[in-house]
Amino acid sequence: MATIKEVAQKAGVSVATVSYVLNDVRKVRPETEQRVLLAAKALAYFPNHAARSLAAGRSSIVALIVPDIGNPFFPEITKAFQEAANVSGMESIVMNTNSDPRRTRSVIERLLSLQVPGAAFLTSQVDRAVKDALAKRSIPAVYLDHGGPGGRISNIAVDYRKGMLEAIDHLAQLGHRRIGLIGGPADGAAAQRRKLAFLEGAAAAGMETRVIDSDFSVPGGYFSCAKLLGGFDATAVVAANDLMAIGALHCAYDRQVPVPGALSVIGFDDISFAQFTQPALTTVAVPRVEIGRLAFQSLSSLIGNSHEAGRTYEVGTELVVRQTTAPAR
Amino acid sequence: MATIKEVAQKAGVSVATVSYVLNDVRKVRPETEQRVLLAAKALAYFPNHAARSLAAGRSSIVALIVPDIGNPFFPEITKAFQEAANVSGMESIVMNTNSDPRRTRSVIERLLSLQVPGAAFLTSQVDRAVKDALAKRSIPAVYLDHGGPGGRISNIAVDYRKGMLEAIDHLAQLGHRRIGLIGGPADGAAAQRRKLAFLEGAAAAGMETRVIDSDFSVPGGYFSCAKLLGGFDATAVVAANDLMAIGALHCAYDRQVPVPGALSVIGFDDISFAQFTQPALTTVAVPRVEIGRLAFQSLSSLIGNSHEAGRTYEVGTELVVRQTTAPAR
DNA sequence: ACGGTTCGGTTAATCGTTTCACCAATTTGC
DNA sequence: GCAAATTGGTGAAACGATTAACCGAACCGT
Repeated sequence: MATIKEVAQKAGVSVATVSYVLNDVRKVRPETEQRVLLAAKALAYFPNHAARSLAAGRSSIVALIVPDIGNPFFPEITKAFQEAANVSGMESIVMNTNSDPRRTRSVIERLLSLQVPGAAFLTSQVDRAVKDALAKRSIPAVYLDHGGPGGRISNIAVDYRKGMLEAIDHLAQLGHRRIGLIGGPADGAAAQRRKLAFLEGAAAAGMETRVIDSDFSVPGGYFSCAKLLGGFDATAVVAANDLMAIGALHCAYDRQVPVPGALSVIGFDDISFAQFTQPALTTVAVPRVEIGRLAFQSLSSLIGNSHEAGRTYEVGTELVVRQTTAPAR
Repeated sequence: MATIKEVAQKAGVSVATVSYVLNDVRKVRPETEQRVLLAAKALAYFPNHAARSLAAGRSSIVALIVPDIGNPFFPEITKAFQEAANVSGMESIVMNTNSDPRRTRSVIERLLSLQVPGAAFLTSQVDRAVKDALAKRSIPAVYLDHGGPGGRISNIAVDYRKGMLEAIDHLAQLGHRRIGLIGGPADGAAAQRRKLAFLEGAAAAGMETRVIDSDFSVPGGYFSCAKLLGGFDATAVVAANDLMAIGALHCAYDRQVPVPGALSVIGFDDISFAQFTQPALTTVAVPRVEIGRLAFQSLSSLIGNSHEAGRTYEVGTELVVRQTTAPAR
């Protein structure tokens, strides 16, 4: 691997000059600049990331922390995030917490060890300790649905309410009066916001409701739906995510209640598989690629400008009607 | 952030000693070791990754290159890979090529810049230039389904043949005589291997066959299935991956040909959604978490032992029968 | 009791950049 | 035309680890 020194030699300048043109952080004479660039090309030179990080005191690898990359909600966000990072000349590293506190603790060590210039947490619950550790060192961070912005922390606020209200309105227009919610874990912020919006919308429409807290998994959705169908006799259920909606679909199928004939089902997220369920799932879309891109961009702007204060970015959600909703029986 | 120097001071030893105990690469007196460890703990010390990489000439971040993390085949592999890396105290960075040659070229630059100690390519086609670039610098690599092992390169060979033959045997026993294959892209190694096995099995069973090359996507599967149903009148189709199988399922549904009553469908991969299609997809499982884990482990052993030559690791596949297969009409 | 090992530790060079401080040669202002 | 400012460049000190070379003390075997 060619080093900056060799480039300097070949271009007949000092290493400082090479560094200046490569990062273009100081004016250099156009002619000199050309020489340097040519030399770099000729030697197939790439800056040594480690050396650069060491000297600069920070690496150019930003971190993206997700609870579970295996959950279909995250790969697309990840992809968008990484793509945005790459066009900005940064690398990104994704870390899984598995929603495990122990792992979460190790995450912070790894972030510090790597000297990341910033991190995006797309997990629904983040340890207070993690937030503090980053804040104390004033490392920029962005969180998803996590209260207001702080000094160096931005927040991406997803407007779950809008989509949820649209969903309920849709159900109301179809004549549903008894609807159930298969909710997310009681300790997740996003799950709570969805539940609240559900309750609000249903109340406004004068509907009878029942909510079962579940766990965002397919089996969870399956069993919760069973409860809703049994005790409550709902004509429609909305699930706080698509995975649970899929569980509900299967539950309905197994109990031979036709969807959407006897039961309407609405999911949440619009994961890519939602369009391929049978029948295709009506769901509230949350703009995952926008979230991914925004997560990086907001982080990047915090990183790039050390005086910039964190702010809140809003993204919308919207109902996409497919085939699992129909007039109430 | 505490540095090694501060730890040394607090422990009353030299930085070298601290380094030795932390990496335990040289014996030190147990008593001294304790002092160092305590000091490190007290100062909440974590080694600076950049400095370490620079000094050692290689980072501890291994790379995992995938064509598209959005494709449900890859997140689980990724997760397994990362988990394995983490328990070995390594970080991993995943890069998307999007099967785009331009991006692929940038991947190699980034790998070199990061000074990765090794890289795993799980893409079906890798640029010759990439392989050469790594080989020239003798950076360990592992590939998926890519010919024999080389000097510092290992290979994970998935035995697609076994699963495919099982699938065809299954079909044969159900009385199918005219079966179609929805194949992958003609330039992909894995796709070709699957096709060959299909042809072999069908020939052995004396079946009539027809293969349509497609592109591993849901719509691709949809249209290919239409062709198979139209011109060829197959009683069963096997798809080279689950996404296309799902497309086929929808095509059948839209044309009102009942599955599995009038058409049996077999997928390939056993992505997690395969169990949630309606009806649940019969498919050939490829052991993704095993592949992920193995990819890291094989890489790791190459990295850890600089004399070790690359070798081939085999993983099997097997048919999992669900509900999309039934006796021929 | 003495030369050779082993033990447990230190010193200092090194990795490849960034960036501050400085400098000479121009250009500018008046 | 001369001091001051600007331009375009260099030298060298960090950054925080790893690791080769060295060194004194204790421990051998004979």
